[in-house]
Amino acid sequence: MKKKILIVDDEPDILEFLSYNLKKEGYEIETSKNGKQALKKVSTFHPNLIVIDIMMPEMDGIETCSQIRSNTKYDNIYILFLTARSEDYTHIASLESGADDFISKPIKPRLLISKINSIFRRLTNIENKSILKYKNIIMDTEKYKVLVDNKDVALAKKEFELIKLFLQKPGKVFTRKDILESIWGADVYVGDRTIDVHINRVREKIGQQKIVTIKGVGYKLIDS
Amino acid sequence: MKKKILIVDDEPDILEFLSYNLKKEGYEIETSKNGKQALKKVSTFHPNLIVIDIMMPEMDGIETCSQIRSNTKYDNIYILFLTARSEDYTHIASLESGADDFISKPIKPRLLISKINSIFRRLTNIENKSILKYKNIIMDTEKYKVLVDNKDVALAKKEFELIKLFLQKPGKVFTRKDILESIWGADVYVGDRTIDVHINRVREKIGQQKIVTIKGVGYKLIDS
DNA sequence: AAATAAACTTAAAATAAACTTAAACTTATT
DNA sequence: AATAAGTTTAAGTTTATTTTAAGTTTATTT
Repeated sequence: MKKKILIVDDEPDILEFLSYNLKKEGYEIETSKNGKQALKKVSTFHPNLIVIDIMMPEMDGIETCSQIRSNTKYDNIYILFLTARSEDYTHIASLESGADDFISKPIKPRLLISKINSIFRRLTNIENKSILKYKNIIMDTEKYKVLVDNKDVALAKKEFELIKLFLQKPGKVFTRKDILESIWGADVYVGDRTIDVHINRVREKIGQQKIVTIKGVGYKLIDS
Repeated sequence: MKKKILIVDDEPDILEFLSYNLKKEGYEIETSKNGKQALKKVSTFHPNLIVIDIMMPEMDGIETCSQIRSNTKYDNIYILFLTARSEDYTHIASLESGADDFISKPIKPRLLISKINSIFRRLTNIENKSILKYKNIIMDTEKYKVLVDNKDVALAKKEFELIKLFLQKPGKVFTRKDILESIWGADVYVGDRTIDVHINRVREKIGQQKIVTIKGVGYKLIDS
């Protein structure tokens, strides 16, 4: 899913400039031209990250940030400040108001994008990057858990890894050699029937018709 | 537990300056005077955050950072760069090498401390809560106390840490290697059965059915 | 349609991993 | 220095998983 960013600034030029650059990078963008408007947008748009200019008429960035932070339901929104110059006191004030980071003007697009990408990389690492889905199967690789029709399925290690391999590329044909190399390792050699037996057991557990045999080639998940 | 920071810089003056200021703030500090030494320290000291000077002889900060980032087990170490001037290309290069943030020289201690506090505030929200709860277990990590069904349970240190590890991510599978590295440290070697024995004792104390074995993989808390 | 090759099935054998218990060793405490 | 508490090791046992073997079925080729 696209990550959502809300940009808050009173200068239309900057809004447009940032909007353009971040949209190009694949983010979903909304903008607000003042703090009050931003507070409303937060509740409807549910951004993952907010970029706020610290210097705005009426309600400034720090005030806006504090207001957002006062509601614990917005705890996991990352707040990034834009500061006019790299002056100590604004930085510290912004961090203490609950901001997570700041970036100095003049804004250099490549730098901003790098920073935002890095933030999301970190955030998504913490959450579940570990979930694979395919039809009625949900696999959580970190928890070593597989649900079929929302019911827990007990799997041995090799079975688990076999399903995982297929789920990583539904529809791709995996030759016996592919399977061997990825699950057993290139040097290990086990008999030819071993894979059959494992495939057999996996089929029993996740449903017979999902893994199809391509005779003389290998196996794949049907991708219809 | 004290947060651990590793500082990497070739200039002794800066090492001492940062060390002094951050120790005063309550952090546990270790230092390395070059990238190679830093890599070793990382595996033994297990820092939560690394401050690296981007400009160093031999292996520079960016190279060091890339090396650390190449091992996914260090994903949750926060890396902060020190850059000589606020020049674009070094900033971008540092972020792309896997750094999480940077700070420009000359270093202003108040700003640095503010930034580091802010980073830890965010990180600790996710990984180091002082009260951990899971089913009928309540753990207070600061008071070193565990209640099961509201009754005090006496735990030895290793037992406590084992439970703590599991409670930090209920449902996540911890391999023996994970457990060893997080409780004993990467360099310590204890027999394979040692972990079993501890798991056994923990199970007796918190209830047999909570920690499940995933044969060939590790252990986890059931998350149903 | 027969021959052949590949894959399927089932149960049993082999292996590897984890459990259990007690004893030996360490480290702290009195 | 003696005792206690905590930790690690060792050895034997149990259990789950993985592999093999052998007969059967199915698909492909000639």
